[in-house]
Amino acid sequence: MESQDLRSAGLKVTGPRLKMLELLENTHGRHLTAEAIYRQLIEAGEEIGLATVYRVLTQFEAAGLVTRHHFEGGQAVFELERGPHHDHIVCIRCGRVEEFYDEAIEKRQRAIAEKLGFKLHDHTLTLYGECSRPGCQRQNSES
Amino acid sequence: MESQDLRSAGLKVTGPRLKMLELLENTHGRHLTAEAIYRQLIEAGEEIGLATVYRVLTQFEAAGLVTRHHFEGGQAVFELERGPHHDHIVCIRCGRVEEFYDEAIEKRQRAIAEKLGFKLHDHTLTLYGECSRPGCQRQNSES
DNA sequence: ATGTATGCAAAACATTTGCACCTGG
DNA sequence: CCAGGTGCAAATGTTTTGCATACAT
Repeated sequence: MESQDLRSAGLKVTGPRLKMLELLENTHGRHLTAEAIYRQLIEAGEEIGLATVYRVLTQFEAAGLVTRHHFEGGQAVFELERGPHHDHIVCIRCGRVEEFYDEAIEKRQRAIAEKLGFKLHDHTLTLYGECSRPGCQRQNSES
Repeated sequence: MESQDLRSAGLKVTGPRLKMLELLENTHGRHLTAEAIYRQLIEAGEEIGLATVYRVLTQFEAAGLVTRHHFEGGQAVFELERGPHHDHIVCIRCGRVEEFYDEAIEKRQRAIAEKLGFKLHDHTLTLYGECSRPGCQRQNSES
């Protein structure tokens, strides 16, 4: 149950937090902006403030529950942390995001960091391209 | 001569543009924020506005003269485009940026994009870690 | 109860834009 | 001369913060 995730993160179990977790959970494979989360909750009849969405997302990030990505464009997108590390490929037309993992790349990264004398903590890899989906068309907002 | 770079980019040769190009050129291996460029030019006695710095950087980017990166943290950093593609490794303590290129990684990226049905346009890869420089200490601003 | 969370409005940032004036070719 | 460039101030878009109230435990 999600309440437990919150508990173990040292966060009180409150309506906004549960609703946000639920939304992120039900938005499989989706990467949402704070604004999108806010709008969807409002449309669903919830009472929540945009500031709270940002605050909670930051807390979730600190707790390792979500990851914040800065793809192109001003807004950050948030993704529920479900399982192992992966990188992203983003369609520059429709904005769709897919995930992938490639051990060969990971290995090369570790080798490169070591060669350059860095203790590797983290990395971001994002590919940008055009996907081949039939319905792929320029679209911006989430409903 | 830098004037020529501007000319062939369809941009008039003006003071601000030349000064900015110079600064970027003399800042070898450096990745500067718009604000940092602005401050350095002001300190150097130049008369320039922050808005102009942003405008010119955008034009430079469109002309392929500079690249804009969104490393962690709010501000974008700009780097003079000198030669071939490369990726970055950033020290999370001192902010130092090093560049690298790895053909194996590039190759895997192309393969991944193809497998997922994307026509690859671009990518960003940034490693974050701690460098082993003697003087590596938390520092934020450029002088 | 009591320390945390929340909503709202205002603040803080980074970046962009409108506009009157200046300048390179 | 004149289209394009510039500085300044104001606008924008996103994220953060202050504060009084509301809620979880």
